[in-house]
Amino acid sequence: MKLTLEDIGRMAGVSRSTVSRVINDQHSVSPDVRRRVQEIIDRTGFIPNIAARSLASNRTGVLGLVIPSRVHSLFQDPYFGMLIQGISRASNEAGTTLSLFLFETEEEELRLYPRIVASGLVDGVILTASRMGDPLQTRLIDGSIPFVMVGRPDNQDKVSYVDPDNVGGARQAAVHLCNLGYRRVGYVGAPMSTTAGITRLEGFREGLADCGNALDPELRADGDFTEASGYAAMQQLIRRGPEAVFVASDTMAVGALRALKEAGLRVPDDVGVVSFDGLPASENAVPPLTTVRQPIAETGAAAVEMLLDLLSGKLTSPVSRILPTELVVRESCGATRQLEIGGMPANP
Amino acid sequence: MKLTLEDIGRMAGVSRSTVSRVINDQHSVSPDVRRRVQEIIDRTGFIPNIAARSLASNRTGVLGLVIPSRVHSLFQDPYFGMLIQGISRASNEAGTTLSLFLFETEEEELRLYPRIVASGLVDGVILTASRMGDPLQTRLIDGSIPFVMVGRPDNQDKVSYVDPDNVGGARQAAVHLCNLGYRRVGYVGAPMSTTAGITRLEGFREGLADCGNALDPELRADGDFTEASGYAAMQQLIRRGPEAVFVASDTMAVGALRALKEAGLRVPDDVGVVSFDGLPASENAVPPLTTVRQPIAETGAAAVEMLLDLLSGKLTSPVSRILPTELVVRESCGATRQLEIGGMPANP
DNA sequence: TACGTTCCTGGGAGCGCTCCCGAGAGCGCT
DNA sequence: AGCGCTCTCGGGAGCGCTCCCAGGAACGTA
Repeated sequence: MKLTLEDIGRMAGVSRSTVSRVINDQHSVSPDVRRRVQEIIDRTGFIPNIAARSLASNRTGVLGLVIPSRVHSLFQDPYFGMLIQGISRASNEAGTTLSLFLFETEEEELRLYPRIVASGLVDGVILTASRMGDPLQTRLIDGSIPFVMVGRPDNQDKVSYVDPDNVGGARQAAVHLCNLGYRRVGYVGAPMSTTAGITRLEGFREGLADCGNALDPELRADGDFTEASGYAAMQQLIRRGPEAVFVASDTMAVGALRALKEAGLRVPDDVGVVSFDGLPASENAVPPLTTVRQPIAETGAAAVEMLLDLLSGKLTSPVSRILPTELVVRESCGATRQLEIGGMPANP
Repeated sequence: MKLTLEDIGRMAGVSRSTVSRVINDQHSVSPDVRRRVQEIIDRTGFIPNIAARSLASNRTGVLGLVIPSRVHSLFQDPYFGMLIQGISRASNEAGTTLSLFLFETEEEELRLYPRIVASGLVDGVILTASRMGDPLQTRLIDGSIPFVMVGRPDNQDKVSYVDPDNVGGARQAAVHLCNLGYRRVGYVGAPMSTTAGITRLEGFREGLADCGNALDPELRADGDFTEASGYAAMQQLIRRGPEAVFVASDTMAVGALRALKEAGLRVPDDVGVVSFDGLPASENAVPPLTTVRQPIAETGAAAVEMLLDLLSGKLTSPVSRILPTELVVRESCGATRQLEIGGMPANP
């Protein structure tokens, strides 16, 4: 038996308008009426019908999360799970609900996109960046629906977005390796079709430049975020004899470690390794990985906040928010070993 | 500028009722009228307003996916990502949209639950099993909303569910180890608060019994699905000197391998290992893991199908569907090595 | 020709809410 | 006492759709 505003009103001896005011927490309701109505609502467990509310008010209270991941393997990386968790938590706290749109092909993207925006299913959309030039991005810009991106958009001054400090983090990793004395530093990258791939390479280059070093093109190989691709890329680099490598994701770094071990090279004694992400896997790797930790769940939560600000009109022009990263020093870079040596009396 | 049925009708020279019939693919519309209307719909890209539709028809076209994961770490396991992907794909194909409800505490569960069922947000719910005795489960049974479970429910004859063949798979793993000649076979389990934990232990025990063997309580330690817990559990078992172990998840098995290596034990020469899940990580482990592959994405898709059948009234009484698992033999169990040895002339 | 039957179409009613306007009560001021 | 203001509350209108009923056209049959 479904209750309506009218029912509650009848039970409380007021009109549906007054009940609506109580539920939506509006002023101009006398304290005792409010109390009386609230009590009935609590007692009956009444929840207003969402469809009717959105039809009348043109708002749904639903946020859409769009992940245009054509790369199926992305989901093998815990990254998306953690991102979703952060977004979900923030959405729960805000009292909104989350709709998930996972696309696997561009055809699917374009086919389902109108349903999302035109049907009034969602108030706004969070789009995770997948690759450059995603048609969804331009459609959303042109469309009427508010949206924010996780990851750097193609067109930065038209879109609000939140992103970890990929450039700064990668730069810090590079400088760290330089400071440890490594000269021939290699790079296992993320796909250049993704903004993470571009920005991490950029930061890495800057870091090397800071130290008067530069990336030898021979010492670079890109993967696709999977363990297997990190393994393959590292195998390629090993032939060129790097002293250290920066790997653009933890998952790939685990693969890189496997390749190094297989080649009989010790980490960090023969080759130093620093990676990016700060996933639990980095801690459990052998040896534990020095990594640039990015705040994944916080990134998701920040995106939700930004979208809500956009919806409430608090935000008018596009903004961006870059979340800081943090270098977590463990064993794979050799820093801890060097410290130990440094702490002992130098041999003549 | 939002279009309505009325607008489309005016443009096509028909009434909104006829347009509605065309959109909902009902009979009793003459072919040429249908064509004329359809053409205008295509040209304008008209999408009917979902809120109005659900208000009038009492259906939303939205499926709810509820993951009552109080264990945050669950999301570090690729399992949920792959499950979500399977569910999302099936939902997209069916033309429904997916709403995601991730709960982190029981308080949150109970607070948000009424919103899901009473507000008319979703037509039905897919609930992933987390632990036994989840209050959500009994509420959903009592509630009016159709739902199916992924994983075995507490009350099997009241709830429709889909589950991999945990019992059969674990049993097969046990028999496999027995057949390879291992006698002292240990067990690294999943939490007994989860149905996976219970059923995999059950199957494992059955398998040992099939071979006239039994699980020594000393050779059992449970983890919580994380790599770290597998590592810790294995460390515990190592002191008891098992000849082989069955680990109830790939992620834990990776941790177990780490513990074995750290203890100077070779796999499979000193200790044989078989695990469960068939995640990509099992293939990339060193050595590659022999594992019981469960069809994760298919499980999700099957849940969607089942829910849709429930919604359409095709299903009246609770049903269950058990999806087959498959033993994938790699190196960690020693089977490949034994084959090699078996292929050579036996030494006197 | 008259009548029944089937097929197609239009429009009223209503889903449960929000928004807005206007009425009434209560108050302080002149 | 009279006026204007604020505060509180009720009810009409309408959001865009589906459902249902009724009416007209077209056809076949007696």
